[in-house]
Amino acid sequence: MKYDKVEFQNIKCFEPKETFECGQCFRWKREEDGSYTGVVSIGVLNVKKNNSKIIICGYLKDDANLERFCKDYFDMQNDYEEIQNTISKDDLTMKKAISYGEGIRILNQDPWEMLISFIISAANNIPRISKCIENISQKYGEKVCISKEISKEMFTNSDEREYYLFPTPSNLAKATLEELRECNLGFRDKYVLNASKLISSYQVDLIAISKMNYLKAKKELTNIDGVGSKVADCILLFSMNKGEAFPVDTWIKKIMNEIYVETKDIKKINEYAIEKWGINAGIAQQYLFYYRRENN
DNA sequence: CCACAGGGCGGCA
DNA sequence: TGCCGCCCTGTG
Repeated sequence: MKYDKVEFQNIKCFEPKETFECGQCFRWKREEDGSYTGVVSIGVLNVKKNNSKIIICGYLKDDANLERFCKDYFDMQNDYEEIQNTISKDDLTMKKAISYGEGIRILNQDPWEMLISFIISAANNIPRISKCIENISQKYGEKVCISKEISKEMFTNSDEREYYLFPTPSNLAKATLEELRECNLGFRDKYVLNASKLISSYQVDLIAISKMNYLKAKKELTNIDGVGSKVADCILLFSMNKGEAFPVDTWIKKIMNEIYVETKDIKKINEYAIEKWGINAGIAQQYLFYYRRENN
């Protein structure tokens, strides 16, 4: 493991709070100084924002390239200002929604981690989802110790810290159902274990799925037990770069029914969203979702 | 004690 | 196809 640091200047549309608290990720925590610390595939990262400067440091795996990782993970190649202009044209609701979450960026996370995380999210709430993910990471993931010296570089206080990487598919697949039950996943534990076995045995190939077109990929994902339309769309949007993915949960259902299209049929809401926003449907969903949640 | 939380599944008409 | 009860667990 090694320490590294990068800075990005003049990144438009990036607010850590909005990006990390809009519900797309579960392992980023706010620090007392307002920065955020999270566990990602290459290690532990801390993100600070000073005016328009983004400072990212991390304690990383030896072969990690922090700058390249961040450009991808934080979706830096996308022009969010242009997307916002496009989707808010002639749409007052969307204009308002965007004004609440201008700084949301869609993260490019690890497909495997998203698969398990969103299986866990079913009929669950965010604090408990985070707790479940911490539990399985502690039990089956690799431990990362941050010494006082490194801690001093990364954080405002220099206490030693311990983190756990998200478990690999093969390590999680080694669990028994009884063991996994101790992680308090509830009825979702059998889905998590089954999915782990599918991935670790290569019966399901997430990289291959991520290269398929949106509809084909969604169909493949929903073949996995515990993965329905909403969970599949979350995986597709937050880890497979599918901008058309439009996760329809209870909140989005409500706001879509109120403003755009009145139907109980989730598939129809999906089709409406793709028709209206195309490849920007997913980011549109995030603005609407964040807006609705911030306003109860 | 009861309802419900960012769903999905299986059984039923 | 469309609807509904149920699934674990923690919290109000």
